[in-house]
Amino acid sequence: MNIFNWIKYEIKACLRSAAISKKWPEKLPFERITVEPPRDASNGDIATNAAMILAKPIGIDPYDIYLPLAEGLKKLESVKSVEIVEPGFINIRLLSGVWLAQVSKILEFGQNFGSSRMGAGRKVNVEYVSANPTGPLHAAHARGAVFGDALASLLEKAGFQVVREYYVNDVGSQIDKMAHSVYFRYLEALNANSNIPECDYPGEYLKDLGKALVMREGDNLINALEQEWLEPVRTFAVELIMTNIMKDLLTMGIHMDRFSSERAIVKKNVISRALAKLEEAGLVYRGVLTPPKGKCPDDWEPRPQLLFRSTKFGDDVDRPLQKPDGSWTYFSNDIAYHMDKVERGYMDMIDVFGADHGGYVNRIKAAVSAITAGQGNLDVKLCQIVHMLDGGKPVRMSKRSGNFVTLSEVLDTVGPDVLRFIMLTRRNDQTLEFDYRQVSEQSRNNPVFYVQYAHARACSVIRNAKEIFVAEDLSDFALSQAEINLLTDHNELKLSKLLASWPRVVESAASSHEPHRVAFYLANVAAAFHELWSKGRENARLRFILKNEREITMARIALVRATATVIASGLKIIGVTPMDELRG
RNA sequence: GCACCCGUAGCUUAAUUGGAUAGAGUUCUGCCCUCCGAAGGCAGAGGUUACAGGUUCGAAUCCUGUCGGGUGCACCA
Repeated sequence: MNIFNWIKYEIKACLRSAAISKKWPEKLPFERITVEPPRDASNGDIATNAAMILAKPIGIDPYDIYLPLAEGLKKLESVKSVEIVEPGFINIRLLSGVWLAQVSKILEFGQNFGSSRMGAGRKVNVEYVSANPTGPLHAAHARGAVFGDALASLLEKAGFQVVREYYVNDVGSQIDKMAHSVYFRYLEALNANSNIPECDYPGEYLKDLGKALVMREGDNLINALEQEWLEPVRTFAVELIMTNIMKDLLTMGIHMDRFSSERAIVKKNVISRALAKLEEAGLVYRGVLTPPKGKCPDDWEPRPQLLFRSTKFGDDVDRPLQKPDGSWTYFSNDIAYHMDKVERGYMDMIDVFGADHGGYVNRIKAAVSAITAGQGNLDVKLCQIVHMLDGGKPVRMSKRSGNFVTLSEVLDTVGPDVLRFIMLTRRNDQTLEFDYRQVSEQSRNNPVFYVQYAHARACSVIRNAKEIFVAEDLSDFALSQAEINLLTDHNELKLSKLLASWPRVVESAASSHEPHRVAFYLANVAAAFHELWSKGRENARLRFILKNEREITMARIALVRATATVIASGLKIIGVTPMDELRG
């Protein structure tokens, strides 16, 4: 249960009855009321802005809102105190037993604690990775992949029905270029005279693809005409590259529910339906674009094209739907793809893009808005670039030579757990520094280690307790029955409150589409736990295990176990395996 | 030239979506192991939130402008 939601409900109930008895105006902005833990714990457990929000529309002093509210809240058994401070915050304290009871709940519900019904089973489509099948994933793809995957898990935890989707851009000139290169390498592998020019498409892996093609086709394609070999080579290469991409994703623990092929979308001719919708709304016309000022391409020529009126939705210019040869643009196919998502029942969509696609956001949002008559929601999350460092020095990445750092190389050096966690230690719209050396450090400034260490320590305590209390049942269920109210230390309460706020973290991170909050929350939990641990070093009375005091030990073990449970639950969203011990 | 994103301690950054005295790590200094994992903890210090206005009970957050950095700019994907 989310305690904050519950108190919010009670606050609104009090205010509604006060509104009637005191004849307050009818339409008050109750939706703007927040109920949250104050930043500074000395301000109590829970704070609300209700008095400040409502004072003006009612035309009274915040204090006159506080009075009936406090009167109502104080009737609740769990509420210890309610007070108002300048400039009108109402601070609420709950009996410590309320928070401690959450510790027992954690043990009762296990990893399900924190799961929310906020999403109410609403379908959400999360599209991420979507790297072109023209080569292996490289390090820069990792961020979007991890972000999207964690976001999907987070939304699931918050009660949404999520599908993880990869859009395969298996059509277009890039793909054909790649296929040409593969064919060139194929001829090279056979020592055949090449009458086609070497393509400038970079990458060593193309040689492997060429050889693999030899394995499969022998010299069957050696004298084929382009229109004969292009299709099979393209299909072969895309399949193989996608297999490798999926292998990397699997290593990272990413399992996509669906791979949507652009080629299939084109084939199904979804675009004609999408276009019909746009035309119906009067959003398609034939016109001539003006060249951008200050950066006019050399080969610019004014030509009439089929355009989408995206400016009507706040875009800078209207966007072309057709290429000069009459075929559809990438944008058109993407409109069709989003239409396809909508037709599959996803009115809520999230696209995870790299920052270099920022200029694309407005037009695709415009398109979604247009084809759903404003009913569909598309949130585009841009992931900023990752600077790869090695001991503070930038790792050079040359795209031109094709010598970029591949994702599988990174995974080999640091492993999937470290990679996943670090990718979420920054907001998605901030650039991120990824230092090979620092992320494998085992110290406080490595958040992955720090959180894992807390989990391992907690597990260690339980192991020790089992040895000392051999006859005792230390199962989660047994611990959930422990006399938890014996916990009275300040740090124990602080940790309990933090653990109790896990459901709130899940809900707020999910609704803002910000999975990094989970990583930061876990770092907080770890810090509170390490702090509590150290108290036992300074004062033996505060240690978790007191050999001759069964009752208090059970209560403390319960808290320790709850801590491990919440950490594990959070790590699961991030996609990191919790470690029971770190010793090698 | 235009658009989008960003600008927070020396460095890397967070801030409960508009809340209270802007929090962490790193670095430096000094403490805490007879003891459940010192791979930890505690304390000190560091800020005109790029700048200037505005909106209001209240702004790092929203609006306008300026400066600085990044990304993109018919037809590619």
